[in-house]
Amino acid sequence: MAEHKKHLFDKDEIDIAEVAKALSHPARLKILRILSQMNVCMCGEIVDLLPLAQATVSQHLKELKRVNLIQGEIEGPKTCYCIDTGSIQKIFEKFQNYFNEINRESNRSCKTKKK
Amino acid sequence: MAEHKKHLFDKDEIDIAEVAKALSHPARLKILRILSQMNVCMCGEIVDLLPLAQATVSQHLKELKRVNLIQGEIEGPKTCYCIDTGSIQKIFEKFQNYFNEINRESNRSCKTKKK
DNA sequence: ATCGTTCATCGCAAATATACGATGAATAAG
DNA sequence: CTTATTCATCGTATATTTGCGATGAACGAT
Repeated sequence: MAEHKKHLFDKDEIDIAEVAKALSHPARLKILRILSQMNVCMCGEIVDLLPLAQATVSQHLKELKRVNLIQGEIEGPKTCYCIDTGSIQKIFEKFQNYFNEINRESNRSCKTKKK
Repeated sequence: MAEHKKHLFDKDEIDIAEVAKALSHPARLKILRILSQMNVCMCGEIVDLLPLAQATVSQHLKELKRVNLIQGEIEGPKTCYCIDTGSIQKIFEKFQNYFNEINRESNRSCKTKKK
């Protein structure tokens, strides 16, 4: 009954939605900020800065990596994470295009110029 | 055990995450596109353009309205929806600032300039 | 007043997401 | 080889999201 129907939409919309989903949790937004300030960072350092358990942070990092917002590289027992600058640039451009598209200024209004 | 911890983060991050969540479903992205093309639109018209039931579309519209991406105005038995241009502008600026913040170009890399 | 149209909301089922303890893999250090 | 450290993954519990049928509220038309 609740079978999901996301696949019935345009690839463009599915792609943007995927990234938006990755950005839809404060912890992940904060992780990106942390990584942008530290250039490079171990998972443990991030855990220390968040009110979440290590397993949870690891999951969030995995999700960010999945949509290419960050890169991760195993270095022995540690894993080094960093922002994926190039990829973020491209992703932001997609968002920008989408916003421009839906926000063409025009005579739009709900009949009576509401509020 | 799985009690949510979103409230433990900064207001800024919570706000952006809320909007990102609203944009994290292809149906909602498509609804925004439809509204931007039609200027003004009844719920029924949107239902006809989506592979979803009326109740589901109504829910998506409610979510978009909640974060001020759209406005809705009841007109007798119908409801007239439209893009909230001003609000979207502000929302996009927040995204823009966030992206700029996390994407300051620098000597960032996972040690060995990966891939 | 009755009927048809339009849509929001309720109540439910299924799917996902969130969170974490426990475990184990990988390596560095001894 | 043993131990300690770092982290990914598994299993599980709970919360939230998604989707829809059913219902009812609000009107316009008759």
